[in-house]
Amino acid sequence: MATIRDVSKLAGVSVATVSRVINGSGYVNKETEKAVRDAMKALNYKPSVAARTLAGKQSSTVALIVPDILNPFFPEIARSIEDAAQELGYTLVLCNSDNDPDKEMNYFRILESKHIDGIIIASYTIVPRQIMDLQEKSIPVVVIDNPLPGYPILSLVTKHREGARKAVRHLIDQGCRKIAHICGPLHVYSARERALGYEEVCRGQGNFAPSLIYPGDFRIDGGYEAMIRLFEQHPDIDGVFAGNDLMAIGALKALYHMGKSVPDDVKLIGYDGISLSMVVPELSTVAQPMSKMGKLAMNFLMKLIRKEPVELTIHELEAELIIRKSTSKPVG
Amino acid sequence: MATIRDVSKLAGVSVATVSRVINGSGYVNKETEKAVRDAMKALNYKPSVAARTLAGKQSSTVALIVPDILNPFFPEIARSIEDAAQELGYTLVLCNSDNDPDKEMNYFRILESKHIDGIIIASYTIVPRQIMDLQEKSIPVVVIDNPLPGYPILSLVTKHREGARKAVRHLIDQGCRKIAHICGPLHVYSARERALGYEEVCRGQGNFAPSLIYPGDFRIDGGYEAMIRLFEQHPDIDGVFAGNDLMAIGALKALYHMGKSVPDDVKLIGYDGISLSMVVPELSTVAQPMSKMGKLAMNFLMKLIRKEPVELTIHELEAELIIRKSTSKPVG
DNA sequence: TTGAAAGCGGTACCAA
DNA sequence: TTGGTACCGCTTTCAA
Repeated sequence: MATIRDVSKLAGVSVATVSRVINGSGYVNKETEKAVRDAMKALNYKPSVAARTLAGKQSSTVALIVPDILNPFFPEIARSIEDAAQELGYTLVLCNSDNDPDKEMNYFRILESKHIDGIIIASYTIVPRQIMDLQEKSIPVVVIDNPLPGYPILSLVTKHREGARKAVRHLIDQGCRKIAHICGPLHVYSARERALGYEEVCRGQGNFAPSLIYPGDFRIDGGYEAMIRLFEQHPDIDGVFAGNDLMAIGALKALYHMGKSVPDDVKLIGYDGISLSMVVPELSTVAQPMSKMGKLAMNFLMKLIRKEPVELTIHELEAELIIRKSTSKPVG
Repeated sequence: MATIRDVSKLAGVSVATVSRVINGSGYVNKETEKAVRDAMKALNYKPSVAARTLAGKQSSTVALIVPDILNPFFPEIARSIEDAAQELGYTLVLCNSDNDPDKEMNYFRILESKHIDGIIIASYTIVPRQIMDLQEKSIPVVVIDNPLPGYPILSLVTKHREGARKAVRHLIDQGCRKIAHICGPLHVYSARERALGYEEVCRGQGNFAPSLIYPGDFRIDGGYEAMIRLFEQHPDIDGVFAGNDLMAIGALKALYHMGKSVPDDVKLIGYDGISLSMVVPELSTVAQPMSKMGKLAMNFLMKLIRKEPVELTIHELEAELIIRKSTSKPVG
């Protein structure tokens, strides 16, 4: 592979000059520049990232740490981040942490030794201290879906509480009188917020009871189980707000097996916007703006990397109610 | 950050010695080694990957190029590759090519300048020349799901034809007499093979007709459309083999809307094994061993990187028939 | 068994 | 506007 020295020789200039034209730094004569560019082209020259990283420049690489790319929530984010990164000349390293703090720490070590320019992390388990450690080593970090209020940390979060309210109000608008909620693990911020949103709207209603909230695990089976249990206690439920789409799908299966018709007997809405309209009836949901979030995350990270001024705080995004078949009004 | 020189000073030895203990190369006195290790620990020393890459070692980074991580086929592969990479001390760069040859070429350039140690690529569009160019620059490559027979290229492929045969034979076993196939884009190897497998089994049957094969696009909507069209022509279809799970889901929705019951009126089977048992009835399918494939891909790549002997040919994996509700026999 | 020193391919400061 | 050159942190001969 051609090196900067090869280019400098061919162009009849010094390596310093070549470096200047590569980086667009300092003064370079038009003609000299042309000569250099020609030489680069002729030699099919590509600067060695390792060398420039070592010489103090950055690695043009950022990392995305997610709990598990298998969770259908994350590929969309990964994709949009990668697109944005690509456009900015960056490369994306993918890490799966399984929400395991040890694995996370391990990644931090590796990423640091690789001179990663910045990290985008989605984690329920991360604590402010870890983020700030990174920042003190001047590794910029953007946190996704886990706000850390009171710390100088940049995070991106969907307005879950408001999204949940939208979902429940929509059910009410569709005529539901007794609405249950299958919540996610309450030690997870997003699950908690959604449950709170549900409560805020329902607590006023006559039919509200704490036992209308049943814990799921954010997975299909948990949704199934929860739905069965809820109906045992409250056979007259006519609306269900599931804490995420996977649980909604589980609930849908349970309803199907119990012989309940959706949306006629029970209206059902999920959360996340990942359902790909796979199921019948198609699931209403509250969609998180995932691709916007990915793009934004990358843009914020870029600003941090470039040391442009950014507010190190929680940035909130709107969730969008998406109405499909599973909550439509009875035809009559 | 501590450097190798810091360590050498603290341990009272030369950098060469430190380097030897890091790499386990050359002779080092037991006690010296201990002193060095203590110093490394004391300083929390992490070797700079950029420096060692520059100095001729490798970057401990491999890349995965997929058409689109949003396609539910790929996260599973990505995950298993990342796991394997992680275990081997490697880091994974994720690239989305959209099957666009320009993007692919662009990635190749970038990855080369980053001294990536190897590439795993899933692409319908890749041609042998491109792979061999990389190999000639001594960048090892493993190709997934696209065999390139006759070239010195290592590829990993599921036995699609056989898998398709399994699917169709299963339908026949379940009593189907008129079986349709919704095929994928036939310029894609896997789609072609599956269609061939279908034909091989069905051609002998009395009811076979070329018009029982209808082209889809590997996506939900295409499956829906195809199912509708097929029934227009052949109202007596009682079995459907969809070329992938997404199209099967589309077909399922179409059947639902046409008032056909699955599996009573029509039995339906997909291909890939990605359906997550989301739908009702749960979809039978032919599962590709994706996580095995990812793991294997990484292991092969490792061997190539280490210049261990490996046969540069097509390696085939078995597909597994998974029987669920959508093809079960009528209860009577 | 250990150390000195020459790179690896860039960047950036200082002079010219 | 350009060139010379001292690093960046590590690996790897070659000698000692």
